[in-house]
Amino acid sequence: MLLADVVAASRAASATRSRLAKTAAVAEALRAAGPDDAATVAAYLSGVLPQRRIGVSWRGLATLPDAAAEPTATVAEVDRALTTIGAVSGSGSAAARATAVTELFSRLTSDEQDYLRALVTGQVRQGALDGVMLAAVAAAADVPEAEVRRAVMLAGHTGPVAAAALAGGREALAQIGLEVGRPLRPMLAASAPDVDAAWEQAAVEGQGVVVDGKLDGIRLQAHRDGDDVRLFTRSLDDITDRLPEVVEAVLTLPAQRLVVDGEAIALDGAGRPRPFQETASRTMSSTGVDELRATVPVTPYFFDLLHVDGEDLLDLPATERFARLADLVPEPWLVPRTTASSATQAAEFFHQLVADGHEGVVVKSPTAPYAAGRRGAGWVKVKPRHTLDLVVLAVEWGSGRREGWLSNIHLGARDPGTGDFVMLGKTFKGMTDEVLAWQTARFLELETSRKGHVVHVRPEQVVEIAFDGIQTSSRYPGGMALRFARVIRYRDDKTAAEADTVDTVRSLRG
DNA sequence: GGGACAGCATC
DNA sequence: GTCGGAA
DNA sequence: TTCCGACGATGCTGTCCC
Repeated sequence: MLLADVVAASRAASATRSRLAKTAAVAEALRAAGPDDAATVAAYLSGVLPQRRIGVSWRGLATLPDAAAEPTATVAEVDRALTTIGAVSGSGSAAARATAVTELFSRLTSDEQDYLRALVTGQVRQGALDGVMLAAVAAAADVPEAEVRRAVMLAGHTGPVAAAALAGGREALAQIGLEVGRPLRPMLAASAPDVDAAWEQAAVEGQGVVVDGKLDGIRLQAHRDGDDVRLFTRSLDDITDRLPEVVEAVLTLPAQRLVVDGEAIALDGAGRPRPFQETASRTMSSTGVDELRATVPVTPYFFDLLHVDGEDLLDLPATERFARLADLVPEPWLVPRTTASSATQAAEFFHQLVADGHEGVVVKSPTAPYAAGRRGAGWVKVKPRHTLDLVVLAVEWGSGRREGWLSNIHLGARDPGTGDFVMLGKTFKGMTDEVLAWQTARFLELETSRKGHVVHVRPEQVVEIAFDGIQTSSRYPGGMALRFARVIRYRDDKTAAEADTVDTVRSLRG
């Protein structure tokens, strides 16, 4: 198949807002691709590179060579070229990569160049990603979407499932099972503003809910096959070599083959959670692991059991999986957990866990099976919310659907000593289209200067901001930054002189 | 040897 | 990661 | 309900470059 055919399908998907029409356009391309190209085409049309990382992004594609006149490049050729580019390493690799990029892009037409650049930089915007692709695979192979979804969960990636479905239909999909050693997509949680709302979503008549502590670490899926242990992140990266103490822990469990799901987190000497940044630093570094594990050890906390000694547990009700987990994993490696027969009980557990320094809770339906890739009502997370009244210091012009609107706002806290404002971060979240329109007009009124896409404004507009916590920052002058900041509302009843101060923010850091 | 930068990952 | 819009 | 696309802060690695 030609890359131009993929570009055309992407165009067709972009051209309509109807999800069904997008699905049809993608499905047609899948059918046309044939078994050899299906996996690559499925990846491309869901905005993903099969190679995942190739060491080239926006900067490396800023200037492209002259385009070809006619489309000749095949999907397979492009895929091979990208694999080659991704494999280059060592001294001189930047130049070698640039040469290979130029060579590849010079064979593409202008439309193909634009598309491949967007694909490589993760900027494909066709209103169709993995969700539409699932439906498209089902349509193209004439198989039930639920079976595609399940196969993708178990295989971890859509491309190979698309290829299997097109080549062998339902029988081929049924061959895709849970394999110990191969990561599967982790189940995700929906979110709710408070425990009552979470209870409403997850509670089962007569059984209440299971409430888990939400630990502020990184997601961890552990596979054991005899003496071989593999550890995977939420995005299915293999991080086995980074966490030897977790490998050792898994090897002590009384089963030869198992798959467990949990969270890895660094604790301090008193057993309280360290700031997320410290867990992140430890779990993401792959050099000097031996010294690191001595100073910042990581503890696994498991909350689900997916497979044990030949038996898949995914479809069992949560309470049964959890009981089997508790039989297998010693208490120190189990996530804090309780059952609650009322929202009030669940709220008590929430407050206790937050007091212990944890991020919140995940409220779980006792009957829900393990279902990846969807944020259904089976699991619902709840975190405490903090708010501050801050002052807008500057605004950035938006892009995409926010083109022409002032979007991303720079947030500052008052410094009572100097009368200045100290920037604590930015946010573009929480604005309706109506608010976007209002703030565009408002900040153009307050404009003092412009630099690039940043509009600086007189620091007069107060905005109420919600956030999850304070992080230490080397980027911002106060040494602090807000985590997950979002707009609640603009406050016209407060002047900048009444905004919250850096001292208030500092006291929240704890 | 060490800082700057780009890319990619975590949340 | 959060959030709003849209199917 | 579900999916998509607006974009956030931070830390590590590999490479370049002085």
